[in-house]
Amino acid sequence: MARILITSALPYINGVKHLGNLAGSMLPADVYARAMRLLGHEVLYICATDEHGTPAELAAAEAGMEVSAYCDKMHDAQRAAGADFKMSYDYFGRSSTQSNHELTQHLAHMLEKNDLLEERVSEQVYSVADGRFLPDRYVEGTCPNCGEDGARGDQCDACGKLLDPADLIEPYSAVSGSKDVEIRETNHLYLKQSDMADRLRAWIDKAEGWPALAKSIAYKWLDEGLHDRAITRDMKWGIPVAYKGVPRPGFEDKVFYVWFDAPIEYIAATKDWAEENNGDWQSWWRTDKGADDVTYVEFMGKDNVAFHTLSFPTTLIGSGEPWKLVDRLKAFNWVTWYGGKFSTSQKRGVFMDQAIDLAPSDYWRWHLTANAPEGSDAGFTFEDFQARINSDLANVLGNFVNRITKYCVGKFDGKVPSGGTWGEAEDTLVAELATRLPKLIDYYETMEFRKAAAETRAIWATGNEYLTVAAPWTQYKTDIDQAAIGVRIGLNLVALFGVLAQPIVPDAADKILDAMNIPAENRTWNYFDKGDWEMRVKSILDALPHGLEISAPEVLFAKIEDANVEEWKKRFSGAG
RNA sequence: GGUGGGGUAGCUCAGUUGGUUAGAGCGCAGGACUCAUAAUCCUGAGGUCGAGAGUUCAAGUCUCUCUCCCACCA
Repeated sequence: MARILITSALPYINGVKHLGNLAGSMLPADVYARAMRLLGHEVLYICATDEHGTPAELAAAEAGMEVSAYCDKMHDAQRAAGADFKMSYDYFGRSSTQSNHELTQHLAHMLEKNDLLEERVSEQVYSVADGRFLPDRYVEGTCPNCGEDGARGDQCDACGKLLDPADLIEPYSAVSGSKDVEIRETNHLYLKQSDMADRLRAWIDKAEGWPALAKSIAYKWLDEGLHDRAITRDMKWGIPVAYKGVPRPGFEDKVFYVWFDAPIEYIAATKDWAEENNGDWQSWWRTDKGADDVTYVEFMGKDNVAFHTLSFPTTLIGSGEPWKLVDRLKAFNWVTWYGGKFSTSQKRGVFMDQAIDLAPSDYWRWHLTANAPEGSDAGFTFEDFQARINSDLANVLGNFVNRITKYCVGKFDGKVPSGGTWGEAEDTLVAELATRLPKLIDYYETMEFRKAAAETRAIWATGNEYLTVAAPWTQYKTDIDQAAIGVRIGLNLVALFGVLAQPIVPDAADKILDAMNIPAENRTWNYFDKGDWEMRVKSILDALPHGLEISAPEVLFAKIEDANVEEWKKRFSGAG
């Protein structure tokens, strides 16, 4: 048994997340967490809302709310959406909590103590009308390169030219539209990442379990020379630049940069979890307090890789304290929406709260796992969604459960029958499962989610194949006893399929296992150390007590009709 | 512009260290079955593996050039 700490990249607070966000970190982390729990590992799955930064302030202003009230509301909305999708978080925290304030300030203090922080003065655009400094991308104006209006301070979308806000002709605030802007000097704390390059490289050299992409991104940044980064910002909403309640002189109106405090929330959320659940957070995060045997696995979108492989480790290593660092990470690409991008700001695509009204969470979990954006972007269309759900869930799994349980209820009084002689059909089935089950477990352990789903489906299909050969309905006409073995093994397959379905489609799995009257303690993947796979499979196929009463569950997966697809496409016509 | 990923059957994708007739699911065609959500099972037709050149006894799998898509970075 291992101890596995799992974090999902923190969903940003400015709205309920879309399916791409779900598929790119929270869902795979959840599937992985569930699988690892089933294998008997001690798992702690932490997630939280990322609440600081300018976009949160602006979203709150747009909603006509105080930032903190807005964050309260959106945190609750995201918590509810997560619950709807059956996220099995051990804790769903908030980056705005007191614990994160304290830990962020503590780590900044330690960095300073280790001579890794430095105050520097820079020039930034200040909007008099808004009464605030503007981040580069919130300054707009005419592009000095192509003359296009609406170029942002960091880049012109029209010609792609990278800009400095000071270069813009007739700059104005994107927040208010005011042209009353000026360049002002401001001082910030800079993290001297350049001084950390050697230590980071040594750590990355030793890292195993990172995808090639993650390593190459990290090395590239190192090779180009790490830039020192400002870790404070001129704004009000965020974690004050203070230590033990005393503001840093000259930083009274500044806060830490959102990207500095957000990953620290992984730890702070664990502290909050420990506080509320009588747990021990240090045994997960401090290698001097028992965390050295923890495997820490991070899930994120590709855009987050650099922050997780360099920025956050810089903070932790630079503190000089024995913090647990990431062991394995899994990065995802984007789910695209009819060829384009999902967009929170442009409201393009399907959002979690809408999706749950269209179809049960299991449907989304299955499709987004089987079609996970591993390796490259994955396109989402309602047509693909319909095809996959109807085929995999309704036809292969749902129909299998339905056909054999109904037959048992109809012909065998709803009880697991005894009798019958083991034959070739059973041998074939055992051989196939003995090959597929270890592969499935391996795919979960290596976090290959598409393959895990495909293997799960293939295992479900063996049930239908077996029934075709065993054909208890044919046997029944001449030899009821021989029909019994087909039914008995079929029912045991139902139980197995339910057990295996749990990580991806937990609701349906529960319905199946309830119908089979399987007690909770027998729903695990407790397959280890029980002889070779052939022996294990044989015991799995005769696990249900003979005579046990079972029932035929209601239709597990209603099909998605063409009319549904048409209606959804119309409703979400932002498509294309 | 730099870096990385991708371009494999109609569609979505697998293809370890180069090695027998390039695989899966969906879709399609034919057949079987009738317990079942008109579900299932079997069989089959579909690919000069983006283009070109090279290395090799042998390349989807290595090298180079070109091209298209995507992401990240500057």
